[in-house]
Amino acid sequence: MKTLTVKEVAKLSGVSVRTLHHYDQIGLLRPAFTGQNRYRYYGQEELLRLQQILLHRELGIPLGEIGAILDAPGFDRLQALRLQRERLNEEAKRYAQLVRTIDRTIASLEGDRAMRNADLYKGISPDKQAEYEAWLVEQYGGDMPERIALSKHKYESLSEAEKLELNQELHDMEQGLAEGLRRGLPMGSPSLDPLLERHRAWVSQMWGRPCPPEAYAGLADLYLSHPDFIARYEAIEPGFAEYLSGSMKVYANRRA
Amino acid sequence: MKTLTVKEVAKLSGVSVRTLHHYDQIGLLRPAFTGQNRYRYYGQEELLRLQQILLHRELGIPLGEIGAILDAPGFDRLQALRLQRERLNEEAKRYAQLVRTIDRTIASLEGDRAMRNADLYKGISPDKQAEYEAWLVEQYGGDMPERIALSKHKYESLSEAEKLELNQELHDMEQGLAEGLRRGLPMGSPSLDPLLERHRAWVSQMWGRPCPPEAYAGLADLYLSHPDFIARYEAIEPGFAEYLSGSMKVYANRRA
DNA sequence: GATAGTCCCTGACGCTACGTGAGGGTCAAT
DNA sequence: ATTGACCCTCACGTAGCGTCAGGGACTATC
Repeated sequence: MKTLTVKEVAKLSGVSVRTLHHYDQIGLLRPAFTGQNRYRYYGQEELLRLQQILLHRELGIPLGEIGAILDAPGFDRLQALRLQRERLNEEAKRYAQLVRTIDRTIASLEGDRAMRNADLYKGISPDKQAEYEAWLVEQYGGDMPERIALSKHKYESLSEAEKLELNQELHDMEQGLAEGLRRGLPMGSPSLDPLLERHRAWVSQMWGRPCPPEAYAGLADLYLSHPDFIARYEAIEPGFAEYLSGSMKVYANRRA
Repeated sequence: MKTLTVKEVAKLSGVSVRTLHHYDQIGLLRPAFTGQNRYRYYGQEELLRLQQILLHRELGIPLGEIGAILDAPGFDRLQALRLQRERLNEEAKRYAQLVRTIDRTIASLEGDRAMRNADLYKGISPDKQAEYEAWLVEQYGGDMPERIALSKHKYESLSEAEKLELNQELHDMEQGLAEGLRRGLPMGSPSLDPLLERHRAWVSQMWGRPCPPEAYAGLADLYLSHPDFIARYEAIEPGFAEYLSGSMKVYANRRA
């Protein structure tokens, strides 16, 4: 069996020599044996263990834990792999989401001066529009409120399927809540929860990461903080802006 | 405009208070203003900058660089976003690959005692088979050589499409190289490069990360180090094992 | 066998991005 | 005025190495 020196192992595996030293020091990966010259010599087994280590490291598992896992007497590979798989999948999804998000943002920035005819937000007066959009793009470029407060540009940059889905979500929630308002339900009435739950899930989706209750409450604030949101919501039904924001907050509080 | 305290910002953004302190200290994110009580107060702008920071942080960009990027006078959002998008996409792909890899490994472990009739590796004698498989699963469980030396179990766990693709790749390369051997081409003759190039790309694919020349050379060694690989290759054409391994090494050397 | 070049070793300090108290003001409400 | 939940500033600790510094070891060549 061929024995490998640190540099050879390093090149093969892609880690640094220092890393091998480090792993030796903390007892995570010991060389197969050490020469009387104190050189470290690695064999196949060590290479394989190193691969396992690197695989785990990919998942952000601390080195100590990796050692524990690999050295556990009843180390259940299957179990471990399933866990890894799950974690990896989540990461991959998150990344994919972020990519889609960025795509939309890019499209919105590119089309900044292009399309001018969508009308998702009719409630906004034409002259305030410019200011509003500049504000959105400048300030929120690429993030949370930007995605929630989809301007018409951003909206136009979506695929048809996405537009449909988006409109349905928004429409469902808004109409449902407006109905609640008309029927005199108190703000945040539990019977409105399903709607808000779906809304929050949707925000999480758009956002690319979970939207905790606190953030959801913050979002409610944001809705009330900008006059154009208010305009939009008041157009649906008088008093709706406050009703919506209030409902979101009550809901968020119940979940906090 | 509402001002937010550290804790509020922390909850909204999901970072810790300490992180905010830290970002303040290194000048990455300063509060909108500080009260005479020394409290930090943040506004909308700061929230947005924080979001940008976190977005960049996701990509593993060091904080210092993030600051530089965000503060660059001609900070081209579009350019930056495109870069981010690319990086994210690569990461996502890598993760997806790793997931697929793990899936195969899981399938192979699960079906350990199940299917027994595939014949990708006919060259292996039946009694050595058990030992060989135990060796593969035990040692290589979930990593590089495991994926290259696909056992029949692993092979069976693939989708039909994947099987086809895999067989074609392997077959193409092996037949092409065998042809080279028959025609008396020297080991590593440049005319074989396209085949080896594809093979290396394929290994990278299966491996979930690039396979540098050094690793490819190591792989060549591995092929020669296990008698069963030799058996498999010798069955194709006498002397083919060494020819293959040698060609891989020469190729790798040229690329190093 | 002397010299050069390349590898190896062992400290040991530095770095990033915070976590985690310690010790002590502040604010809002009771 | 006291409680409880906030806020502050040091300041040291941690992980996972990077990066010299100082000094042997191995290989090859003259």
